[in-house]
Amino acid sequence: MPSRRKLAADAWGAVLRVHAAVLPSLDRELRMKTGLPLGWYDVLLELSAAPDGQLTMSELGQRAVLSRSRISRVVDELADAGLVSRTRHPTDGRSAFASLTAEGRARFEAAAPVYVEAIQTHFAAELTTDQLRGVRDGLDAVLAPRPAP
Amino acid sequence: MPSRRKLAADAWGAVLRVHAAVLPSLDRELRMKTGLPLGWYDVLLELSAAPDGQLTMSELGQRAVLSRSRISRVVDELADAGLVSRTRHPTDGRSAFASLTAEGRARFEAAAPVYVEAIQTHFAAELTTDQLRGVRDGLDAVLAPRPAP
DNA sequence: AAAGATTGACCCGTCAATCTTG
DNA sequence: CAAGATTGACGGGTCAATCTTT
Repeated sequence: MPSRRKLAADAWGAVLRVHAAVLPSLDRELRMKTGLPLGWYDVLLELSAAPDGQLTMSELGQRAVLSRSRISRVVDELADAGLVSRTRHPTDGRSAFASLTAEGRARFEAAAPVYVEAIQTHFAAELTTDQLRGVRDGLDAVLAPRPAP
Repeated sequence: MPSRRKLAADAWGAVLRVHAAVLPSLDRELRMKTGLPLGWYDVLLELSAAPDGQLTMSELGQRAVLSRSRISRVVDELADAGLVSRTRHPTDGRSAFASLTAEGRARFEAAAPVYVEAIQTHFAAELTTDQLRGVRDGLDAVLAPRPAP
């Protein structure tokens, strides 16, 4: 029996089940306690990690989990809420920046510890540190670029 | 610096990224090669693992990754396609069975190796067996019931 | 023509409300 | 009224087409 195949299928199944179970509760808790949906948080996180708190849409699309088209819409929502502002690229008129406003940064910084705490509660509570490392390192390897052939 | 917190956040982030990256390619490949969308496959898998190839909707809802309401719709689609049939529960008129037809079982059995192969290609290719175990065991622990308080 | 970004149409999935039977 | 299941309305997400600028 090809046990490696079964192991791979079980591991993938675990990803599906954990994602399906954890994501909704995480999102609900984050909305309740901070008013930020998960998609907003994702964008704010990448912006606040960027120098000057601004990125082009393409850069956001590469860094965040969302697709580029979803990013456009989330940035619209964030702009309506006053948490980011859209600015033009100085030299390339096609490109558009999203940049964090002061309020956006404040909201993010207030939300960050709540988010981290929610991850602990809903995802990591029952795991040993070694188990967490195993999950992180294994999943990182899935997306690591293949060694050149 | 609370490195355990960062570790947990990184591990959860890895779950999000892997899910977002792998699910679409897996679904596309499965559709192309077998004509079955992932949701169909999920239901067929649980049915074919059940004795007599039949389960009530509630049982399906507990076992599969999808929600109960989604299950209703997927079973409708599967019934239209002739892969399952809806039958009544002999003693409880509220309950409804979904049961695998011969064609449904054949389609599933043809699809299963393709699915397993796709998991290998899109998810497990770069992972050592130990890494796969780390992912599976760690994620299983997330959903394990808490020890009674 | 190509790159950056946005928009429209559409699918997947859930929640809340509803229907039916016990 | 409670349990099983289905349906309607809606949000979140992506793809393909489009618009603008280079």
